[in-house]
Parts: sequence; structure tokens; C-alpha cells
Amino acid sequence: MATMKDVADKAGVSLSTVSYVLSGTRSISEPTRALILKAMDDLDFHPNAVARALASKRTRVVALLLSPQERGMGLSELEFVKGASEAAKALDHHLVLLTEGMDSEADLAYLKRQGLVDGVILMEVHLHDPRVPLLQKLGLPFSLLGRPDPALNLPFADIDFDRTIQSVLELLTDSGHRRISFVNQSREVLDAGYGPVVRAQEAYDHWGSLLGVETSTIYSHPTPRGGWAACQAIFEGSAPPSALVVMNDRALPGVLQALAARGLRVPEDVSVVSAVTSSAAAEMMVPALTSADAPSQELAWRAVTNLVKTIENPGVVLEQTLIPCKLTPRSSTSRVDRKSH
Amino acid sequence: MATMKDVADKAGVSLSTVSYVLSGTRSISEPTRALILKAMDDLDFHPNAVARALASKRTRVVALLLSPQERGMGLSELEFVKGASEAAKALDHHLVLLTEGMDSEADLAYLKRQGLVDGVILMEVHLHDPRVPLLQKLGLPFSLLGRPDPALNLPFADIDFDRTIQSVLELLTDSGHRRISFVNQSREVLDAGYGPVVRAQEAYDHWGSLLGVETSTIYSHPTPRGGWAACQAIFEGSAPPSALVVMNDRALPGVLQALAARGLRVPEDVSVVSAVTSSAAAEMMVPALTSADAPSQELAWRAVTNLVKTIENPGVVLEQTLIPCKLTPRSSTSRVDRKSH
DNA sequence: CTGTTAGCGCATTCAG
DNA sequence: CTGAATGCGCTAACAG
Repeated sequence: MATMKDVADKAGVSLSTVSYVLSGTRSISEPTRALILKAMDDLDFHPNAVARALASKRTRVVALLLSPQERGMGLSELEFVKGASEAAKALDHHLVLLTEGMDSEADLAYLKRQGLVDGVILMEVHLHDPRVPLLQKLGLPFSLLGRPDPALNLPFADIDFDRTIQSVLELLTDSGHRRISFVNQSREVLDAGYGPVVRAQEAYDHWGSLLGVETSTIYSHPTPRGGWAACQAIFEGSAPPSALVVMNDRALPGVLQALAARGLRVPEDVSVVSAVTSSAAAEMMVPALTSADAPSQELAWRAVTNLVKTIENPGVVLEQTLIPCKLTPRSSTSRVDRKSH
Repeated sequence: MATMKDVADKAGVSLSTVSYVLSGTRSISEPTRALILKAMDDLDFHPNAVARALASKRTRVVALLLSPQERGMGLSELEFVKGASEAAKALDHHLVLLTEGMDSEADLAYLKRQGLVDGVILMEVHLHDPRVPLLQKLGLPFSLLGRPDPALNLPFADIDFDRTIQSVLELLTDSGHRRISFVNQSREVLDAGYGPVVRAQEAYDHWGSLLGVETSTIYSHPTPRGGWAACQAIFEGSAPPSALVVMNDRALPGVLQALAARGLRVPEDVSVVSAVTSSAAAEMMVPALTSADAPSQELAWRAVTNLVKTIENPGVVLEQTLIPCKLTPRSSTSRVDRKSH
């Protein structure tokens, strides 16, 4: 475990000179630089991250605050986590995972004073997320996956729900569908102001009316059972829809099951689109679902990049990124059957 | 950002005394301890993790080496990651996620010299995992999720595949099934010596013959398409099975689809058990599958605990934990229909 | 029971 | 262009 001192001795130069060839903070003559590089190589030297962190006051560690909720963790979250870890590595940082109880002021303040992380990434951001003002007050750099309602001057990366829902509805209306129901997440989550649920709902209402769709929304708990109940409720009415847009991964199996129980075939009788899922989840359904897949990897990349930029240059103009989900047609959608409607 | 020196000054004691009340390494008189605690409280002091790490040569950070393969990451891995993060927190550690390229000697050596982590947890351990001797050589503490073949003196936490498969087969044979096929993961993975695939196969062969089962194994790529092909192959034969054991989450949808395409109902015509999945995945299928769920959370807990113990006491007797999957009957299994067999 | 002191390994200011 | 010296905040001998 060679240290900089060892390198300096071996190269016959001062310790600081070694430090400078590492940081590139000042110019070094080519001969001495070569000498030092060789010494480093010979000794198999690598700077100690902890010592460097202590001296420079930068750990190059960022934290990902995992969703406190049980609900949140699905395949697309997993993709996000992996993506964030990779992005962090690419930017020469480490990613630590922080679970549970990281939302109170005390927790966040503690995190800051521990000094182990340079900044944090928030998941599951709500419209009025209390963590945002907290972090601002603490002066702990952060970036958001999702965004609060007025997102003035905040660095975030989020799904463009408006365009996502637009493209889904257009796909369906282009295929002749006119009665399209929306299976959103639960009422509680909506009332709690969870961004995706609120924004997707707004987008559905907006584009639905613009495209002349007969809309109807049903809120479902994120369980197969919830999806089953939701689906039953939808088809109880006198004017059943010819298509379903579902933004509720966990409820999806129940929805499909209820459809089958009613003798409704997908896509012959009813088209189904899964919005804001992972493609892996959509492909796991039978039939494979047409879906608007969350761009988790890219969002992760943006979130990490944003954070690192904020850390390195606190005065930087903050980047706000909106990415729509990519619509992938699979086997769960078809043109509406004229005869039956 | 108060430091220990501030606390010492405010309490009118020496810096080291403050340090000792923190570490509890030596006895302090009650009055001075109280004085110091009060000072810490007043100044809202919290020890700086980086400085502490530098001085003590322990960062209290452990790394989770994510599966290099694309394959590995499913819902149960996610549960494992979450569990590990929680366990780490409970043991006053942080968990960093390391992705990609952490298997070569250079990578691991670099990780060690960086000095940021005290130890690592390996996932996706193979029977002859090259990382194990590497880590031993480097002297970097580690613990395993899974285990190499002779696992002498290695700390690991793994699924008890033998008992898991036994319970699955017994469930089926108790219900009258005699012809039971096994859908394992791909041949490539088996040949690569991936622990779960090898051990599950051995267990299936062993218990199958012991229980008088007509066995047949088919290897499937971890995709719906692979599962479809596997299922077709299985039912091509003259003596189709009455039950399927599937240890291949990603192939499962394809298997079910192929069954349906052949007009075979689950569980009336064929019983299906998903082995070593997450319950979330089993519940996402239609019908919800009887499954042997991987005890991801508990394994994570053990793996982290093992690692921390190893770090704190290099000479400790290493713990080896085997936990069977918990069998949860759902709607995909039934007694064999006597008439049709 | 408590204080003094020497590092941990590196970044960086101040000299030269 | 390079060296010497100081300190980041804390731990852990060493000395009372």
C-alpha cells in the first residue's frame, strides 16, 4: 500500500509535486512528471480515497435515497438504481443506497454532518416534497427524480407524462378507439400529491378531451386484487370501453385476469396499454403488452449528472430534463372492432 | 459544523477525552461525560465519518458487487439489494453499489487500494468463482450470496436448493403427480457452473428419483420466447407431464402462454410451480403461481452480518447459512386428474 | 480517570 | 517550475 510519500521518495521529488501531477493543478516539467508516473507505476500506487476526501472536502460519493414506500419498488426502479450506479461510476463517483427513514430533518442533517456524501438523489418526489426545502436549508446538493410543483431552479429529471399519455391516447384513437378508460394508481397516492399520478391524470383528462375520447378514470390499489376490482367496476357500466390505459404495474395482472373472467379477449375485445412501466414487466404479461416504457436508465444518467454538476459548481444553471416514455407496440392493442361498437 | 475540538473547548476537557466518550474505549467519570455530552448536544456535534475513517482505517462502508450479467436482475435481486441496504444501516454501515467490471483482479485491487470500502458482498457466485481467491489474496474481507463448490471456511448465505426442490416435489407428488418436468435456466449458465442452476438440477434429479418421479429437464433461455420453446418441447413427447417446476422467472410467461396455446389449463390440466422467485413475481402471473419464494431479505441480512463480523474480527469462525425457499400455495397447482392420466 | 501527541494520506498555501 | 509546511477531524498509543 504505497502512499504518495513513497512515490515522492522513489522519484526523488517532493510530496507536493506528486500531488500536483495527480490533480494537474499546476504545470510540471515533462521529465519529472515521467519520473513520477513511473514511480507510481512501479509502486502500484493509487491515491487513498478517504485521505483525499478529508483533505479536499469532497468524498466523490453520492447517495440515492430509496423510496420509503413499499409500493415504489418495481422493475423500473431497479433499472434506475442500476443506471444510477453506472452513471456514478462513469463520473468517477460512488453510489450509496440509503433506505428508510431518510426524510426527516434530523436524518438529512445527520447525513450532511457525517460528511460521507457530497449530495443526494431523491426518488418518489411529490408535488410538495418537504425534503426539498430541507435540503436547501442544509445546503446539501441534490437532484431529483421527478419534480415538485413549482420546480423553479431545481435540477430534475422526470418523465414527460404529458407527451407520454398523449402518444398512448393517439395510438388508440388512431386505431379507432373512442371509449378509453384509465386505470391510475390509488386515490391515496393521488391525494398525497405524488407527481406521476397527478400529472398523468391531468394529461389523460387534457388529451382525452382534445382527442374526443369518452374518458373515465378508476383508481386502483397496487395489487392484483385492486386491479381486478378496478376492472370489474369499469365494465359494470352501460358503455364499456374498448381500450384501457393502465399506469399501475402491480394491478395489471388483476386487470387482465378480470378481463379474461368476463370473457373479454385482449386485444380482440379490449386493447390494453401499460403506461410508464419497464419493458421487462410488459413482456412478462400474457399477451405481451403494448407499453410506454419508462426511460429509467436515461433518467438515472441525467439525475446523477445533474447532481455532480451541482456539486462541482454550486452556481451552475440547473438542468431540467423531461423525457417521454417510449411507446412500444406489442400484442395487446388492435384496431377497434366496428361491428361490436 | 462543530468539530471535536469545539466540543472539547466548550466542555473544558481535552480532545481525546471527547473521542473516548464517543468510542467508549475507556472509562470516563460520570460528571465529565455528562459535561461533554451536553456540549456535543449544544453544538449539535456529529463526528465526521471521513476523518474517523482515515484515522481508524475503517470506513464502515461495504460494497455490494452487483451481478455483472444482465440476466440476474429481477425482483428478488431487488429485494436483496434493499435488504442489504437496510441491514447495513442497522449495523451502522453504508452500502455502496458497484456495477459492471468488478471481477478482474485489477478492478478488485483498485477497489481495495482506494480504501473506500471495508469489505464486499458478492452476488451470483459460481461454483468456481475466480473472485474468491482474488479477494483472499488481496486480503479484502468479503461474504458471499451463494457459495463456491468447496466452500471451506468461507462465509456465505445461500438458498438451500436441496430442501427447496424437495418440498416442491413433495407437494406435487403428494397431490398425485408422477410425471414432473423441470424447466431450468439455460444450458450455458449450467455449464458456466452457476451455483443455483447446478444445485437445483442435482436436487431435482436426486429427489425425483427418490420420490419415484418420471423426470425430464429442459433448459430455457431467460426470455418469454425461451419459455415458449421449452414448453413446446416438453409437450411434444408422448408422455406429457402433469406438472411443471420452473426455476426461470423470465421464461415463465412464455411457458404459460405455450400452455394456453395448447389448450392446457392451469391448474386443471397442468400444475405449475415457480421455484426460487420473488412472491411479487409469482403473484404477477395469471393465475397466481404456487411458488417457492427466495428468502432475499433474510439472505441479505445474513450476508451483511457475516461481512461485518469478518471485518471486525478477521479470525472469527465464519458463518455459513442455508435457507430453503418458503413454499406458498397459490392457484396454479391441484391434484392430478385421475381420469386423464 | 484524563491530557498530550503523533500520525492517517493527501491537498494546498506559501516560499523560493 | 518545485519544495516545505500546515491542516483536514479524528484515533490511539503514550504519559501521567
